[in-house]
Parts: sequence; C-alpha cells; structure tokens
Amino acid sequence: MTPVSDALFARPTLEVARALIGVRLSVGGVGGVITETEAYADDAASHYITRRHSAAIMGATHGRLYVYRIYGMHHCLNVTTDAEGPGAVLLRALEPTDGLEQMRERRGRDAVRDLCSGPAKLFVALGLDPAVNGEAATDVLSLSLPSAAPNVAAGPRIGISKAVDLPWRFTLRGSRYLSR
DNA sequence: TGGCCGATATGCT
DNA sequence: GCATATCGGCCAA
Repeated sequence: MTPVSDALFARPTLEVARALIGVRLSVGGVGGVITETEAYADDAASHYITRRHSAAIMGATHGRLYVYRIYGMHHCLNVTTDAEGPGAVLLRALEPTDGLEQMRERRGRDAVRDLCSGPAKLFVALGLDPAVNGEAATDVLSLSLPSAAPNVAAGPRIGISKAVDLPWRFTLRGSRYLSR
C-alpha cells in the first residue's frame, strides 16, 4: 500500500484526474476505490471561471480540498491541482469497500450501488463536513495508490452546459459503481 | 439589491 | 423521462 504523496497534486490537472482512478480513499475507516473523476481547469465550465471569487483556491493551491455547495443543499468534494496553473479534480464516485453500515446510515439507503454513485452522495456517505474546505487533502483523507495500473476510460463531463465536448471525465472501465 | 443559474438527488408519472 | 427542492454566488443595474 503506497500512500499518495502531495507531489501528485502538483501535476497537470488531467494527469491527476486520471491517476486518481483506482486510488483507495477513506476517512475515519469509511471509504472505497475511486471510480469516477472529472478535471476542471480554466475552461468555461470551471468554477475557476464561473465562481472566480469562491473558487480562487483552484488557482492559488494544489493538494487542498475545495468544497462547493450546489442547488442549495448539496456539497461536492474536489482536490486542487497543478502547481503551474488553476485546476481541481471533482470526485464523482467510489466503489464502497469499508464502513458500509455507516454509509447506509448516513445516506438512508441500503443498496451498495447507491451509496457513493455521485459527488453529493459520496460527500454524505463519507461523513464529511463542509468545514474541511481548504484543508490539505492528505491531512483529511487517507489515500493509497493501486498496486496495478487500472483500465481508465475518458469521456465528456456530466451535468454541465459549457465546454461540453471536452473528454475530461475519467472512469474505471467496466465499473458498476459510477454516477448515472 | 434583484434576478438568474447551477460540476445534484430524489420522487413521481 | 420530467419536475422540483432550495440557496449561495455572481453580476447587471
């Protein structure tokens, strides 16, 4: 089990988004394997553009958590990236492996496939507090690299209306634990 | 200061 | 497949 180092997040955003697929993530003994990520940089859909005040951390840091609120009631988790420019990776789905009962309680759902199959679901299942915004990712999350290189697929990002053609969504190919 | 919009999830038809 | 909850962030005025 090799821990993810802070240096990983200094790399270009697309590389980080791809490299995070297959990583084991846990917090307080609850977590799983990352199956889906999306990259955001300085494209038209990025919060670095559309929320340039509250998402300034995307430009100023790498390896920090960026938490945003959407539709009034949901929170989503990103890690900032790229030492040379603005960027962040949105964590969209996990394959739950640890602490399933705790996830079920927090989510109010029993089906494993419905525990972490979306960015706001994952945020709740992990029991995160929005106050982790700005903290170092490796301080809050336990992250370890996969032993073998996973098979990663790329495609367009989900739920956006701008820059819809960029293939900046990465998934663990064949996984049953994805959003949508 | 008002109005618009959104990197979503859920429940209903 | 479609409606809608619900509210912070942003910018035009």
